Amino acid sequence: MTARKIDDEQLLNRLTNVFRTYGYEGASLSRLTEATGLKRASLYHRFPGGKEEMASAVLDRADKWFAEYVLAPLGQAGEPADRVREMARRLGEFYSDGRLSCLLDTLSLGKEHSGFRRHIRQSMSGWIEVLKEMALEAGHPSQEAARRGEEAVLRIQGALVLARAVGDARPFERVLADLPDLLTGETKRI
Amino acid sequence: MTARKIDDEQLLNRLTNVFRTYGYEGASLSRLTEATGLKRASLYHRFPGGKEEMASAVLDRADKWFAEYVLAPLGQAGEPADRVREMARRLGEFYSDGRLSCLLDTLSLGKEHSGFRRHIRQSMSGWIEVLKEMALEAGHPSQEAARRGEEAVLRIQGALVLARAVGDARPFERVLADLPDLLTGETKRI
DNA sequence: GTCTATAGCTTGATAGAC
DNA sequence: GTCTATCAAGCTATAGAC
Repeated sequence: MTARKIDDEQLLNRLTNVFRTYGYEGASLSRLTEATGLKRASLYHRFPGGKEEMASAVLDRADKWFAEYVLAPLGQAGEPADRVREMARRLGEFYSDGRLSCLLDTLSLGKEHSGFRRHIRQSMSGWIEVLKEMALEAGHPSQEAARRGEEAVLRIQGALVLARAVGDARPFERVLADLPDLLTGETKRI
Repeated sequence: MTARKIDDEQLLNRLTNVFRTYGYEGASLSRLTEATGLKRASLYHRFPGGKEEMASAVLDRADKWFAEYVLAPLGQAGEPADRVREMARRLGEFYSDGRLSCLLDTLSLGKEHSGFRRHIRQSMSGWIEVLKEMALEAGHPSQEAARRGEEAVLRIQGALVLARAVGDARPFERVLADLPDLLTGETKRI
């Protein structure tokens, strides 16, 4: 037994960056080995299921981090708008202020890697659901709360696509700044 | 000289579908030959520059179609809101009611195929600009018009990502329905 | 203009030494 | 646990027949 060159956390971080930058097909073993510093065979030792298992692990990890860090403020004490503001701040971190793409976006390309298509679907639906709960708590009727939750995720994803395609992260920052009003504000004003 | 098995228009259509479904790296020559019915060598005869030239041609074609068909109603006669409504209808066609992704999104993955990164950037900026002009014409001050144009593209892209990831195209339809109000409406209500 | 055949490289994955 | 070496299959691209 040789000592680990890199711990699970850092390893998953590096893998995540490759998958969210290149998508599933673009995340070649070469790029993954280069990003992690581990040779092919070592990666297969840590992930016997190969690339698909790496992608799944990366998704799991992102889900966990998202729930336990990014969305966590929503369930804490304080004014709804303040909680959303803190979530928005953490969203900014998570996406490196718009410089990084979303795994749920980049891994959803292609017709099927059936393994994690369901995973992606559930993660994004769950995300929308959590934001809907926030809007509900802020006093919006069910249907309106659902619309707002969906709208929030939609705008975040759209802003990330814009940031990637145009290379301008300002729309993403604007979207984050508007989140408190979108989810908890009284009017439909945006 | 043998007769063409497929004309340029249909050929580009088929290629487009592959690129917008799989992205650049995922659009393998195998998939491209299967989708077009042309063998590798024949594709290289039509596009001597190979895959990169195919992607460029596909982008050019999409730009042209977008300007001459989808966005065309904006420059015609009639009420601004009506013109936007017609554009929205054609956007629905263009994206097959949310079932197809946007080339500007799927081809922007990865760190650089420097060839068309600039192209993508310009296409999306141009699109935003055209929508801004519409908002200007509808009476909005410059800065507000710019925000609305950007917001419109952002929401369309976000809705397409949602449609792909969750498999639900209803948000996309809602976004299209809201476009007239977003671009030409008097209030900021959404 | 399309085809078959092939070149040479890269891919995802495995065997076995240390 | 990591490594080198290797595999078959895939990839992009080209040569040359018809």
